[in-house]
Amino acid sequence: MNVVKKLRNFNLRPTKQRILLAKQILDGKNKHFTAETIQKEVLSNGQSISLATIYNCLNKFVSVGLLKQIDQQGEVTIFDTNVSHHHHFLNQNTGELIDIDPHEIGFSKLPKIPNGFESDGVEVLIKIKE
Amino acid sequence: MNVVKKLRNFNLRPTKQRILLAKQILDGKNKHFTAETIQKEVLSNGQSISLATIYNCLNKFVSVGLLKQIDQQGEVTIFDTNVSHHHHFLNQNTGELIDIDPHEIGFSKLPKIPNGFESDGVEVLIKIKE
DNA sequence: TCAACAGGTTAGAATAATTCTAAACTAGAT
DNA sequence: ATCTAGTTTAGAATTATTCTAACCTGTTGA
Repeated sequence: MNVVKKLRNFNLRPTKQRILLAKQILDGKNKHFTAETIQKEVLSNGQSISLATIYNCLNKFVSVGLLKQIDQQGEVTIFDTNVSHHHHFLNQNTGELIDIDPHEIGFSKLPKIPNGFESDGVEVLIKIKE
Repeated sequence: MNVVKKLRNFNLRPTKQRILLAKQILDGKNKHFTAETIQKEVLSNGQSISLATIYNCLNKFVSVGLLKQIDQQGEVTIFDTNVSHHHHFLNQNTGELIDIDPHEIGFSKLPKIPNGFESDGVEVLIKIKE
């Protein structure tokens, strides 16, 4: 499907910048990226776009479901006095974290760790809302 | 165990500020907090400490294992073209994320969702290193 | 086809979390 | 008591992101 149609499907006006970004993003190569990396790619293609526009567009894309944003627990660093291995509930209404004892979670299946790597911990985040 | 001893156990010089923070943090009440919330608490107790010191101390505490820092995938927002539900490997050497198909992970046990809440998604992060 | 306008783009300022700098201080060893 | 390496600090610097306000451009309906 062409990019313009895709944008229209999501009720987004297919402006020059959105088309540019959509092409860059939905080419099947980029899976994870940041606003900065996208801008670099665009610039290195000889085209230009402002960072503010990239943020506007990507946030818009996320809000309509064309993109996902990798979960971050807000933009501040959260410290935890519980230094043992454990998991968390994330109260989406307040941003509050609640500990989950590791014994409360069991796995029946886990993926193969990529070649050359070893596991360094599994963290589960269960998002909850009222 | 008193706080001074605890600091010494971790090879940290028990300075006035570290003792102040350790008391505040390790009183069994605070579980999750930020630099700002700790400063507010300290100030409201009539004592004072600079934010820079709080960051210095907390980071030090984390580096010796007295505290944990809740995982964030760096400080930049990462977008993902895969909008379907899935999990991630986090390559700790590079910060790179790799998708995990949700069928690759199965649970044999999950915790009870707190009363009054409903689940809004489970996210698994498997940290890997070379 | 085209005017009008709602919505989109932009440079640069603003904001906010965190780190850096470099000068002053202090715990602990001598 | 003195020295020194490690700490603390105010304020500057940095970095990611959002805001502002002026300008621009798709789209709609005449």
